[in-house]
Amino acid sequence: MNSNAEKTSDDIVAVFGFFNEIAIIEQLARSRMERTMPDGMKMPHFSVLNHMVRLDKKESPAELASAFQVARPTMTNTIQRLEAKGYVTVEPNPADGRGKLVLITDVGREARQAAIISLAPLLSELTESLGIGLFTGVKPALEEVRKYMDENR
Amino acid sequence: MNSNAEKTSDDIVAVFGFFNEIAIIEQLARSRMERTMPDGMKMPHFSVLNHMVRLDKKESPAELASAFQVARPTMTNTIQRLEAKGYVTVEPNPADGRGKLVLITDVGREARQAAIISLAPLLSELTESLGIGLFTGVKPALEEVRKYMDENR
DNA sequence: GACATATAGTTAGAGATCAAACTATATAAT
DNA sequence: ATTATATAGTTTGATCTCTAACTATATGTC
Repeated sequence: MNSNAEKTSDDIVAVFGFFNEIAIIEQLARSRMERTMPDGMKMPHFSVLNHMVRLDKKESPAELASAFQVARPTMTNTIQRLEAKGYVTVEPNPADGRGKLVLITDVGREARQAAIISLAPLLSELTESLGIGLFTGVKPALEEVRKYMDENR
Repeated sequence: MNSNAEKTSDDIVAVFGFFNEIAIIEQLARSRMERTMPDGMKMPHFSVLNHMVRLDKKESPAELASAFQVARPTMTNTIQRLEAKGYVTVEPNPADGRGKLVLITDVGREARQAAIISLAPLLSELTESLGIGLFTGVKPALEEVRKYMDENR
């Protein structure tokens, strides 16, 4: 009679379980990686350095905040800490008196490279123990969920 | 010649991409759910209430910290906030002078139920838009990764 | 051109999280 | 029994994160 209601309820439990699993993995992975990387490098810092190396251009704090889906003050904090370590430089945007432009330094590139090297053993161990297929296999599904949630925020 | 080295490097990139996707989904899901739940309920609070309803017994702060893989002071903080809202009671452990026991209250059960009800539309929408198979399909792989990282912490 | 609105970035205040250090009690070793 | 070690929980101090409020500059409207 209420099989539809039961089905919906089961689905909700399943989806919630999915997000729960996601949250636990995120916590374990981040904590492990942050313990591994040298010089107290944190994931947000590493992510931003990584992003700037890949794009290799000056970006505004607003663009960076948008790229990482974090609030503006969060990115202000991240940039200030990166700047304090000499990993980035911040200069005024000549085309917009309100804006700034952030640029990675050579020291920042070195710190990023050192972090990557430090993470390699950990990540290699994971693929060797669990098989790379486990990770590549779920990637499309994760991307689909991420894209949907990103668009329907 | 160095195809092994290249393969390893590719694997590392793939695994890192996997964790990156995980981190973004976690952030989007948590932020969305916390905006949805009433009375400023946060995920850690909801998770603990949920856990206590399912197990339905008194547990020590240490057991709860271990169950959620968080540091002890983190659980101290969570319990104190739940207690301040009247969602749990904390009493000394009669069998161990150092210990305490945490128990959910009726008010806590109601708050948990209200949170579940508030989340239902969001989670239903996800299954209807993306299909339940997307979530159930990746669950085993996620569990395997989680278990491995949990055991090799 | 003057005024209203929007945007860039920061500051202030809050909560979650962690590691390290601390107190109190329990257990083990001798 | 005394002493050493281990465990339960909290406090302290730090970082990351957010929302709300603020300053400064840009843009759009009249």
